[in-house]
Amino acid sequence: MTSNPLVILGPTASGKSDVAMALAARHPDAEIVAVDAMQVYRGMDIGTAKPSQADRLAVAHHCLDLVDAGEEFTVADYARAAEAALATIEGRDHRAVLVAGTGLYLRSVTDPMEVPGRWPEIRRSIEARVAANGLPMLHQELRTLDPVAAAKMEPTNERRVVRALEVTLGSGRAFSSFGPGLDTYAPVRFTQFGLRWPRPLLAKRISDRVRRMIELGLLAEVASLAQHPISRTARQALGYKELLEHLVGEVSLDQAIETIITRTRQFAVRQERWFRRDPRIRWIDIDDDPVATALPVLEAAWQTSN
RNA sequence: GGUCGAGUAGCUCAGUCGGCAGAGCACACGCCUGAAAAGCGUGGGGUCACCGGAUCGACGCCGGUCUCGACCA
Repeated sequence: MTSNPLVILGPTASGKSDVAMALAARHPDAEIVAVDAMQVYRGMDIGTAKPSQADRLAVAHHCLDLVDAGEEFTVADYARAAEAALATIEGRDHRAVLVAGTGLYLRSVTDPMEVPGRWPEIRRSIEARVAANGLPMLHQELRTLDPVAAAKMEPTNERRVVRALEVTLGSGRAFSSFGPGLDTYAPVRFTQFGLRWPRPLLAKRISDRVRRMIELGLLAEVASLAQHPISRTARQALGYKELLEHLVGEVSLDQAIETIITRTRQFAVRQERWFRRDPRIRWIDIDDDPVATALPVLEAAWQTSN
């Protein structure tokens, strides 16, 4: 029989990677799966706080460095990669420990998601119509074709309106007919733990970590990345986006660093808000040492939820 | 010491002729199905530096005080 995967999730800088490494150090059959939208890009190491080579030698890691920074990468790509990783791990009778910071990506693994396909020509024509007629008209059209989807999104959210129309027109099926939606939480075989910090303490850890990333050479990493094309998904990564702006002279380095810290803090809050809706997550409150606090809880789970 | 300018939300600043105090950012809260470290929405916030005066009514006008800045001495 295979053991249920464990999930360690939390906002950026919460210490989830350290906790996972500490857990894996005690269990030779543990393998780590990164659930992170930006660690999939090769060459983006410092700014994504990617696990070190030493850690990756000590414990098998999955779903890191999947594509070049010039390539597009999406949830659907991630879901496929993670499924393969889980199959590999369980095939050798090992146990997966997922380290998750990207809520949507985690859902694509824990909850089987039917992600609709892509219809690039249809999307292009929809975008052209948005440019010509404005978004309200398109939202109106979605309301007649798929009232359920239209009701769930703000008419001003261009990205979602366009995508829903793309899928509805392209597939011939209502966008809302794909899957139960993200607001349903069925029981799953994954045992999920969330690391939760008081916000001021996490904010301090974030600013410390951003400054440390700069000291470790994040600017040089970004500069070298900038030698080649960077996909629109990769270039929006925190730290990279702002330093790219600095490199073309738009802002000073100090301003860029301050912006990175603020935006990373906001990102951490968004992560918290995403995860805290999920009733299946057990929360571990931390205000000092993540490993010391969380490891006993995870260790107990490791023993009992086999 | 003198002259001029500034003082309004946590920050940067609008505020017309005296008539219910505004924006951006920050912050809080919600949403999220092939961009998710992205995107969208909602909300709470004020001794208008202080004291006094004229006025039905003052952030605004008058007098004074304080603080900051520039210039002059």
